[in-house]
Amino acid sequence: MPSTISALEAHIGYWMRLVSNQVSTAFARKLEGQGVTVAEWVLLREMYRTDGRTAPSAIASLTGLTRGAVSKLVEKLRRKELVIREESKIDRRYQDIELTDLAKRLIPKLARLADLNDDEFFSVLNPSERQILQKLLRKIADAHQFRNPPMT
Amino acid sequence: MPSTISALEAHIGYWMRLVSNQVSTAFARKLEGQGVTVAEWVLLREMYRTDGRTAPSAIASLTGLTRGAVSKLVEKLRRKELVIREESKIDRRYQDIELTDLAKRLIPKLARLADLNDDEFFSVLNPSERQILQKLLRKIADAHQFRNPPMT
DNA sequence: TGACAACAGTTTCCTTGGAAACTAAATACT
DNA sequence: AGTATTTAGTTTCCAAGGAAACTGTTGTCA
Repeated sequence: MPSTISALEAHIGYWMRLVSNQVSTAFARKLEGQGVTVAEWVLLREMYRTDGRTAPSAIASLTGLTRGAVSKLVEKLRRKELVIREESKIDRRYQDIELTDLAKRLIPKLARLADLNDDEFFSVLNPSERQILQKLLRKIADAHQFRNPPMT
Repeated sequence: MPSTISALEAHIGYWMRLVSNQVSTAFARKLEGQGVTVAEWVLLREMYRTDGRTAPSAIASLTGLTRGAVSKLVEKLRRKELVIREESKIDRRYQDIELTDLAKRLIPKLARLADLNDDEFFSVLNPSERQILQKLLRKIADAHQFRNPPMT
């Protein structure tokens, strides 16, 4: 019976997903308190990083989300007054999405929650273990050429 | 100004989700070839492990899915002729979900795909690295008392 | 210039799974 | 025994995001 199939717990992928999901859902809960979803945070952070105007299509390729998903997320952020949309003057197919001042004040707070969340879960490892873990994960990501995080 | 928020790549959680998502979606693609989704596989595997009849509520608590989700998944498996439902004789609130012979033949194949998938991603690490990685992940899971994988 | 290809963003449709209301059955309590 | 509570499973509603069709704009090339 179960001897013919290997135990679930033998798979590294199992442990990875277990931990990853818990970390993500805990973070989602923290963001919820600020009225923001994880996907929205990803957009905000990416826009903050590129520092200013960003086209939705650029966000899509940076995050791995589809253009359709980005379109909906931008609309939600707009309704929350975290971004403004502007049609590009140069090429009217494009939009410039710009962070509002509200967003610029909010993002550092959210970033602190991200730091806090990471700490909360990984501080059970000592610094050298943390470093090893990160190094191993990066090695896997590099070897397989993972580019952008599929957000789902 | 991005100096005020820490780099995304500094978070272990980021790398974890990146790797975890890729592993999961690659696995989903492999299962797709067999006409099964990841969630369905999780149910099948759990039922195989408990070897025989399993009540939906038991599956729910083993997998971390809600009873509603399990109800829908069981119905899909039934339509694929992988399980049969029977009302329990003892307590008519319960159901006995039983694997069909078709399922019993399929599950080892799916298990091989799971092995294959794990190998595909983690074979870039040497055996001792793999062991370390797994140990670190388990340490985190233990420390936080993760029980069942939230499946989403 | 005029037709057509390429591209950005939007919208529609579909699937997934959680939350919570709902049904039916069993149990507890008086 | 009879009502209230608990429990198993189902159903409905909702949000999220991918796929793909659709609109509008720009670029290409004959």
